[in-house]
Amino acid sequence: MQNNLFIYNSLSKKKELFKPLHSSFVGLYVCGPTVYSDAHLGHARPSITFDLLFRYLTHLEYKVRYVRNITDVGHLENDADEGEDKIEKKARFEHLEPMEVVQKYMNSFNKNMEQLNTLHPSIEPRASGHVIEQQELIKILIEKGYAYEINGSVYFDLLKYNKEYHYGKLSGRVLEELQSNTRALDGQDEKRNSFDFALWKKATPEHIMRWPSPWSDGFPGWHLECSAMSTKYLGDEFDIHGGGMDLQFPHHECEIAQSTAALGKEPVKYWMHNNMITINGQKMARSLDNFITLDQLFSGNHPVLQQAYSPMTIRFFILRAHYRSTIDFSNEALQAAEKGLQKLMKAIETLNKLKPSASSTIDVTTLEKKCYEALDDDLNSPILLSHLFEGVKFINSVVDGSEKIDDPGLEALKDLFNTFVFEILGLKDETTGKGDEKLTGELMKIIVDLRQDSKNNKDWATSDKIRTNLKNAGIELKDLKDGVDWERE
RNA sequence: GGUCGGUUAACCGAGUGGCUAGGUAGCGGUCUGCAAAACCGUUUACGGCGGUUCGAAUCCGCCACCGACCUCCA
Repeated sequence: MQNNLFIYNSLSKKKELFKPLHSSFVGLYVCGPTVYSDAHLGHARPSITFDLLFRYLTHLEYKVRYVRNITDVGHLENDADEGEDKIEKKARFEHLEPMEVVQKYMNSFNKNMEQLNTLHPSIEPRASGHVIEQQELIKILIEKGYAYEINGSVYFDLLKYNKEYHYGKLSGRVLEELQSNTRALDGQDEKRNSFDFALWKKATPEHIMRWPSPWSDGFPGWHLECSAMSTKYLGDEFDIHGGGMDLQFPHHECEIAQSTAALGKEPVKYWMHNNMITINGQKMARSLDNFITLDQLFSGNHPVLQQAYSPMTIRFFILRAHYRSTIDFSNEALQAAEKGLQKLMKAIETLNKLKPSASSTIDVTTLEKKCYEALDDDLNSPILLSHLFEGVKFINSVVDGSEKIDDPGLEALKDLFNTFVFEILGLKDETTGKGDEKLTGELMKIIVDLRQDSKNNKDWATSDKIRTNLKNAGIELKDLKDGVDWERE
C-alpha cells in the first residue's frame, strides 16, 4: 500500500511521511469527550478533523480501526486529585444516577456528531467498562516500580520514570522546571512529589461511583483510561493518536509515561493535535463559560448568534481552516461559510445537469492531482477547498458558454466532486428531502409555464407578482438564457 | 514567571525565498423587460525596526501586541 500523506507529528514537530506499522492497517485513537454536558462548538473540531483523517485513510484503502473513548468516570475537577468527579457532581445537580447523566450526554453527543456527518468510530469504549483493564495496568506499574500506593490510592512515580525516560518530550517540558512551576495545591501531602499523578483514588464515603480493587474501594485516574483502552484495542504500539492541543499536557504526557513504563516502549508513532476554536480571541471551553453548544448553533438560540447555522455550515466553517490553526468564532465568518457552501453545492447540482461538448477546455486530471496534494500536505483542507472552487468556477463558466467539457471530462469531474466533497470532506446536501419533491416539481412547472405566458405577453406586472410571491414563500426564480431555474432558500 | 505558538488586505483564511490561493463583502462591466444567479474586471496585504540576499509575507535578530499550556478542558 502506498501513499504520499505527510502528517505533522507533534512529537517530532515536523511533517513526516505517514508509514503505518502494519502495511495496510491503521490504528487511530482519539480522545473523546467527558460526558457531563452538551457538546459545544469546540468539540466539533477534533471530531471533524479526525473524521477527515479517517475518511481519507479509508479512501486510500487502508483498513482503519478508529477508537474514540467516552470518559464517563474518574475525571476529577482539578489535578490536586482531591476534586470531585464531574459526572457525579452533575448527577447530584440533575437528580440523576451518574450513569443516567452519562447516557444522556453520550446520546446527545452522538446525535450532534451524526448531524455533523461524522462517521462513527470503529469502537467507542467507555472508561467505566474498562476498570479491570485499568487495574491490571496499575498492577504492572506497581510491579515494575513506577507506581506506589499510599492510603489506598496509587500514584505514578514520575521521578523514577524520568530517570529512565524523558517525561515531557511531547510538550517540551522539563520535570525539574515543572516542579518549581507547579502551583501549590491542597491535598497533595500523600504524594511523594507534587507532579506525581493519580492512577487510582480511594473513594470518600460519599463518592458513589466506586469499584473494588486491591488497594481500596475507589476509582481510576483520568489519564489511565486512554492508556488501557488504546492498548486493549490497538496494541502496545499503534499509528496515530489524536486530540485537542490542550490535552498535550498533562494528559498525553501522562499517557506516554504510563504506557512506556508498563510496556517498555513508546505506544504512539504519530501524535496529531488540532488547535482550538476561540471566541473573542479566547479559547472556547466549558470551564471558561464562553461556549456555544452545537444545539444552540443549529437552532440559533443563543444571545451572540444572529441566526441559526446548519450542521454542514459548521462543518464547512471548520474545514475552511487548517486543523492546526485557531479559528475565531464570529457571525460574519459563519455567514461567509454558509454562502460559500451554498455556492459549492449549487455548482455540484449544476454539474449533474451539464451537457457535454465535443471538446474540453479543462484538465480534470491536473485538478484531481492538486486536490490529492492538498490532502497529502497534512490534511490541508482550505487548499483543497480553493481547488474545488476552481472547479466551481469552471462549471459555472460552462453554463455561461466560456468553457467546454466533453463526456469523459464530465464524468471525471463528477467523480472528483463526489470523491472530495462528499466522500472525503464529508459534506452533504442539506436541501434535499424537504417536503414532497415530486409534487413540488410538478407544481413549479405549472407556475413557471403560466409566468412564461405572461412574459410572452409582456405582462410584467403578473410575471413579477408570481416571482415576488414565490420568493415570499421561500422559492427563488432565476431567468436563465434558456429556461427558468428555481430553488428553495 | 516558564515553555510554545500567532500577528496576512473590509472580514475570514492559505501560503516558507522570485510564480493570481480561495471564500465572503465592496466597486465597475456583460447578460436581462427588470431582478436574481452566473461570468469578466477591480480596490484596500503581509505588526514595527534592522539584517542576510540579485530578490523576503516567507530566513535571522530585536521590539510591540495577542493567545495557548503550566489546574479540568476538544
